[in-house]
Amino acid sequence: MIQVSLKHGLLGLLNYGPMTGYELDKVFKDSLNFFWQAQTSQIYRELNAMEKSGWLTSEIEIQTGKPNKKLYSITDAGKKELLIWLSQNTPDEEFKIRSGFLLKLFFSGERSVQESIAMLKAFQSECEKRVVFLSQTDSSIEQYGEAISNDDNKKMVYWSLTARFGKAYMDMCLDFAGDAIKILEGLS
Amino acid sequence: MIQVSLKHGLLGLLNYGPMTGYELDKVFKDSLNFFWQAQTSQIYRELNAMEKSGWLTSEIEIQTGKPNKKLYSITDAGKKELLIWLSQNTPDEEFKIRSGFLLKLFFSGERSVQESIAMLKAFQSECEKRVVFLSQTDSSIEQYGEAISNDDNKKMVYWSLTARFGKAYMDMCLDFAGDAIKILEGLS
DNA sequence: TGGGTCATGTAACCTGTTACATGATTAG
DNA sequence: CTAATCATGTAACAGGTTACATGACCCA
Repeated sequence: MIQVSLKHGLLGLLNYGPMTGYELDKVFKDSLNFFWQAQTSQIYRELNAMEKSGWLTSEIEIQTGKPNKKLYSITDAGKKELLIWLSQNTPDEEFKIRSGFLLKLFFSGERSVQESIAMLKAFQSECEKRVVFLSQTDSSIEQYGEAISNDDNKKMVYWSLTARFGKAYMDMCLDFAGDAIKILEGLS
Repeated sequence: MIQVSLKHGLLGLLNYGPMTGYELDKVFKDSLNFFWQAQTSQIYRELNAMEKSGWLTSEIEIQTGKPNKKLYSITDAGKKELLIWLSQNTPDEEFKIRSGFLLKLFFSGERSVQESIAMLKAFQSECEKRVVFLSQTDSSIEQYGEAISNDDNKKMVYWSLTARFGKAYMDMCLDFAGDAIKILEGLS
């Protein structure tokens, strides 16, 4: 059973073109970070592992004045792996939430109502921050879309869809937090 | 920096009363599974670690005909830890999505539109399954709430809130999937 | 007699997190 | 002169997943 993971995210990005670990880190954090997170160190480690698996090749680009670059390119085996991963529908596995926030909410009977309300308000403002971030992402997708050729518009549809999901999720969270705060304020 | 984790979920459940690993596993899967998942083996491992940390004590209950039970109880140190964890508001950390589904959607430009639609339909039916499951959970919360004393109604509010979140999330996902399918069908 | 429930786990592995390390260039 | 950016990682640890193991009882 193939586990879903960071590797396939990196594979997907490298499928767009060769990149260094450093660039991948930034692109990852700019585009996929909403639904998948990765530490810089983890990216470098996974790239090593993927090269060993034959999914990638690398070449060193010598620079003067700056550290040398290690440019990774996807191989045919890597492309194959990407497509296999894409074709695997495992809805049960790929549909998981892990939320410390909800875990705390569940056990909030153990503390004061005011503390719970405070947590919900912090959650709200975090959501609002993310709405701002997502709208930035969305406009950068559109800018990118205008700059590139027809063929890549196909990709753009899916990028927009993930952005749409993000927006819908944030709206839902904000509604939820608002309702929950009202309910809790009614208690005290 | 204390990491959010399974330990605190187990601590929260044991705060309601002593339980065995086996019982915890079931209660966990019945109540917290929507927003936190745990393997049986992981639960046993964490219980060991928590006992070593002094958060729990255990006593063996000898049974005839069945394997012996190991009954865990939360200690004062464990209760203290639970409250510390609850009081820590770290909205940035505790608000993460990791979704293989969205990761695949993002890279779906690499495959046919039909395959993407198929994935979205699988996602829809998975959502519908979970709606059924959540409504069962919700009614079992209410039954439990009617059976217990006034004081515990405080807990029930929070249990209902997490169930409400689940419902809202599922509705949002179903709406999203419906919209996305329409958009993709418009392409081909 | 075969599958489900009760009840415990171990071992190995994979993935994610945190802390640390280096060193040059450039912009304010 | 100081902070950010460019660019690479390693080591240690924490947490999650998979596969395997045991054995009795109960119900169809």
